[in-house]
Amino acid sequence: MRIEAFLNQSPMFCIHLAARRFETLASSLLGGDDLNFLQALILATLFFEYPAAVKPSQLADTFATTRGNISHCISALEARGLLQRKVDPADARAYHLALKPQGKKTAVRVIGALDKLQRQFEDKVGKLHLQSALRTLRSLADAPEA
Amino acid sequence: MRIEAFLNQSPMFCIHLAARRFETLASSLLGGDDLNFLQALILATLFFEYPAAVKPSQLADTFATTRGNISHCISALEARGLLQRKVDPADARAYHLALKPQGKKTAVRVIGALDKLQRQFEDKVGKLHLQSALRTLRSLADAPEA
DNA sequence: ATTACTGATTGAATTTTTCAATTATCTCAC
DNA sequence: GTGAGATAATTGAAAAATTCAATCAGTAAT
Repeated sequence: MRIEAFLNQSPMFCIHLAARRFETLASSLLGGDDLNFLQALILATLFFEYPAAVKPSQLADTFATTRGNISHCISALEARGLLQRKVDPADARAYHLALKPQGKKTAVRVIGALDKLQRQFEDKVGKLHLQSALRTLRSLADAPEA
Repeated sequence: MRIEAFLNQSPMFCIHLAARRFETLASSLLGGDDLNFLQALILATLFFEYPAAVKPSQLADTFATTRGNISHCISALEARGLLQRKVDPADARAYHLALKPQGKKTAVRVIGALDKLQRQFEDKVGKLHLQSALRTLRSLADAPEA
């Protein structure tokens, strides 16, 4: 067997490669707002969940990363005036995150960019194929203990 | 729409998340040999392509990364005695990479680990679903200009 | 033989992420 | 209500991976 055959059927490699390629794509989509992907996801989450309260720990869970990492991203976004930390009235250790007006505008751009990319992908491989592939990925990713 | 609905159909997010989760998985699979994923792929490539000559530039192309990055990885592998750089007799600027015995053993372990992971995934979502998802990913990743 | 180009390396810099330690707060059993 | 232990989040240092620009050596072509 040649390496190509091996790589093409290796889930780890295919996903790694796709993630790498899409990261480049993401930078060019989000680059105008100087956001990394995690920051973009945070903004989008706050936008969609509004007016529900979102806390840093939820974000860490949703995006499978550490609280430290989330904390850094939030600080960066807050420093740029895109969002605000507000102490949770029900638990003074926790924060509620809220988009500021400029952050809302940025979130809209982020969501638009992600939507556009999705449509491009649908055009390329077909909506059903794309959906099916994502479902498969999710069921693999959601149960990482196997 | 809530954020979950949005994320679940966003190719960028699903792939990002899957890649993150699998990276953790990869570390535990390859951690025993203290290899990062790129280094593991390099070893596997040299194993499969043997006795054909493999050059750093080919690896950079195959794995969608820079030559500098490949160079660092190769240096690390060479320092550990897993492979060897040999000057290309046909072009003294280029190198041919060759596994050393210890590197061959490691490559076998790497390939075994990737195979095992693939079978686990197949068991979880079904071989056909997995293959179909990977095909879709590949066609998205292979034509990044869209 | 000069010029332009190519393969690869190098080391610094950047970026992202993790990790351990810390702070502050909450909960609950007593 | 007090003290022990758990929890939310932050912090800053450290680690890991990658990029980038500069460089070196060799090739190719005119």
